[in-house]
Amino acid sequence: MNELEERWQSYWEERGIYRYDPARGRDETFVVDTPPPTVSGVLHIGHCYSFTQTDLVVRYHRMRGENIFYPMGWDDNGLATERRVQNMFNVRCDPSLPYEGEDLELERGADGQPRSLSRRKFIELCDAVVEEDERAFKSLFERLGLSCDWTQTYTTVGRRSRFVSQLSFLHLLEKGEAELRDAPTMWDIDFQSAIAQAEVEDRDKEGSFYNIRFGLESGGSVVIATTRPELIPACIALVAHPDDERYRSLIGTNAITPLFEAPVPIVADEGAEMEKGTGILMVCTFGDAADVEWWRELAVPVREIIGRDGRIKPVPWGEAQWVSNDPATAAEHHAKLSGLTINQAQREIVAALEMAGAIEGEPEKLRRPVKFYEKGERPLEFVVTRQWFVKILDKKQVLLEQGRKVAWHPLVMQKRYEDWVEGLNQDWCVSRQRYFGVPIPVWYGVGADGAIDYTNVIVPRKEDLPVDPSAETPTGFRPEQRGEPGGFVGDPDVFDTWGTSSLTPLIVSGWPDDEQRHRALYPNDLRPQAHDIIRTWAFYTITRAYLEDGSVPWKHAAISGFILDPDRKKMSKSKGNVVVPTETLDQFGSDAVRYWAASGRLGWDSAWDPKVLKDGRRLATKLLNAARLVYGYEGDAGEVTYPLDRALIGRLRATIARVTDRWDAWEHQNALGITETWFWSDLCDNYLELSKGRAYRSDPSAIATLRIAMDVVLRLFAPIVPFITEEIWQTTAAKADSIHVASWPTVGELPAGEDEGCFDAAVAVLTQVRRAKSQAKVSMRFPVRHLGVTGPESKLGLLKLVMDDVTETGNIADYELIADGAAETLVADTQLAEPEPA
RNA sequence: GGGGCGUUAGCUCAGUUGGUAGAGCACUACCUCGACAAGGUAGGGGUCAGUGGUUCGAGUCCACUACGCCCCACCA
Repeated sequence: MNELEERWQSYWEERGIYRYDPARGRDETFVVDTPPPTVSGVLHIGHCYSFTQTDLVVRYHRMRGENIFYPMGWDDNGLATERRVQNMFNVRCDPSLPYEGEDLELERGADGQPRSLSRRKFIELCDAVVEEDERAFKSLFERLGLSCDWTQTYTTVGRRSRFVSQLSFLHLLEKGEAELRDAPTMWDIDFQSAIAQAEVEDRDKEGSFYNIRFGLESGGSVVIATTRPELIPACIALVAHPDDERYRSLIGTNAITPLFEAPVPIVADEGAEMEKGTGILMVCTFGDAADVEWWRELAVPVREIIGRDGRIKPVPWGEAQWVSNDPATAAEHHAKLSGLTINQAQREIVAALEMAGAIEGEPEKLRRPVKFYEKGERPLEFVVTRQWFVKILDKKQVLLEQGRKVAWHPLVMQKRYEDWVEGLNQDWCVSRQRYFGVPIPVWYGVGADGAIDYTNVIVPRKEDLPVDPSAETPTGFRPEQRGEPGGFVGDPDVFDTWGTSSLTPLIVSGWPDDEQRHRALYPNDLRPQAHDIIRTWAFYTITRAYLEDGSVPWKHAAISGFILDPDRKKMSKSKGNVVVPTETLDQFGSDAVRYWAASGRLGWDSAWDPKVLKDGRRLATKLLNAARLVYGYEGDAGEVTYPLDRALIGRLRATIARVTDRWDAWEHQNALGITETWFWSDLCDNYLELSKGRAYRSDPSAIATLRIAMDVVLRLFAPIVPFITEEIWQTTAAKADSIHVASWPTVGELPAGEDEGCFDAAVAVLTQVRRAKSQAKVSMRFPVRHLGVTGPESKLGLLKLVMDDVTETGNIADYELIADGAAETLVADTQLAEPEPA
């Protein structure tokens, strides 16, 4: 961090420039639901991009006089932290172990077998790592000049978040919106946790399409096509389309699975596509979501063979639902599969099927999309587990309506939200089989027989929240009753990380106890976030707000884009194309990085291009130099009377109006563009040059105009380049207070003045004089002996008003204005002084 | 398969309600002049993806096509 940045950063912090003022009313307060970054330790240039875009808006609103509530949160809750701790210390969590005590010190980078730790110790490590990461993030964000109120910082695993998360869940439970279900759920076999629809992504995977012959009870056989032959023991039915002539006669009869000799019904369903495969398919428990649907419709017992670890489970063929015409053979085949991974089992069963002659022809290779947990490495499986669900499927319509009450910027992002809501096909599974997170705050009764009674959900008293049911005892029980008949057990799971972060507006608002603060902060004004988490963070936040009290959580949602590498590929650590922000900040400075972020359109992905950073640095330098000139002139400001000065004020008026309009339209990139063009072209290239003569002579009109223009342009740039504008404002311009609490420029604060055309006339002539000098390869100060300007009477009249400035700037000795009724533009004939260069 | 977005100068992109194509970078030439060489001045460079339509007039509105990207669905 350079000296200037450091100096102003600590100045802002010491003066509390960005502090929220709880005494001011809701109507003048602008509340930001800041995205809590995942504190995974990887700082990304994309963080700089999106957080700066939010800060631009915040700074604009602050200068408009609003009371800003702009907190920072750290998303330390969840898998990313667990993974980091596991890798950093080479440890694993084993919740069955007792706490090792505070004294146990662990080394980083330990080798060998991972060491198992108690849940409490593991969480202590998570806390420590997270604290370190949060310091790194805070230092980056301060350096970027984010105008957060750091006294309002929260974490998603902190006590306050756990309280809000658990309380809100208890409300859902009371309303019947949360349910415990023992049902097939998407399951990641590596993380060994349930996964929600929003965390699933498709990836193309190579596979083989096998044609497998099933026997028929009525005699003969039928061939089905499948990519998952290992699920044959889990087959519960075959399905064909009711109109399919080939199979119509088989409907209602039983098929016999190969190897396992299990009778399965052949049923008709319009969901079966005649053209696909052989037109008849097997339903297993469970190959995919369609299997789950069919299994529900058929209402037959589950034959589940895949365990939570993704290996084939042993099952009792011949007993209960494991019906087989030849249980001994089935058990024999199953024994060979037991304990194998899915891939191993597939190879094994294909070999067995080939031996049995049940495979028709060669397997066909194909690529097809397979569902993965977005952070996972192996395909998801559907496994029957007991999970907590929040009912959302029955609320699609109202959630669409709630989404329409939010103003999305850019508007197309509303469509993204609606597409997601319309496509929902599962309720929200909120329980996760993880450790570092907010515990699900319930216990279950244990029956007299020692079995857990999941219908007997024991909830904590609200005044006891937050609770950890695996360590605390519910009211009315004694600790030694844990796990005993007639006693209780704690729910071992934690909430989906979104289950907590969907409540960020309530976490910061003091809900529900601090009613005054809550009313002052909720609903929020702005939710800034990236487009990839519309289906999670935005969706779940809208959902939770609706379920809690029917509210809409924010007025506006500003959706930022991603930073892609120069080849337009997503940056990722594994590809090694991540740009480290601290290096960029060192090289170009904070203002340049912010300039770059401001030049990107809201919602649009942008390729990483360091050239724009150079532009930003150039702007900062130019501002400083222009300010030195303007504030360096001696003399007092007077009335703005000179025509060129009045014209500049007129042009500034128009600029303020246009720039303000663009900020209000959430188009910071256009606000920047208009400001920049005006500053660079009107002010620096033309006015600063044209006004020099008068300004050096301390002409009161010129001095006034220059200072007014500079005061305005600095404030117009202040949200984008806060460091250099503050430096100039307080040092060069010697203003008393921070520019960031100065008022946003308005047309009304300017003196009278309008641009009737003399500015353009002066620039038109000056440009032609410059061109003549450039073509003659002489310096811009080279004297002009005589200038003849031909043009229409009206334009000559305007030009005449400012001709003193033009002759002085162009170093023109003598001039003549020649009226030509036929002409439309001003044409200058520049005669350079002797000796003319060769 | 459904939906969304994009295609403008070598590169990155502006082009608000339809009215003579813009900026920065890069390139060329010149200029150290009393803010600025992390600079200044001037200049070259585009049949606005294609086709058709509406209009006096289309980069801008409409339809279709091509290519690229994104989301969702399918996923036997």
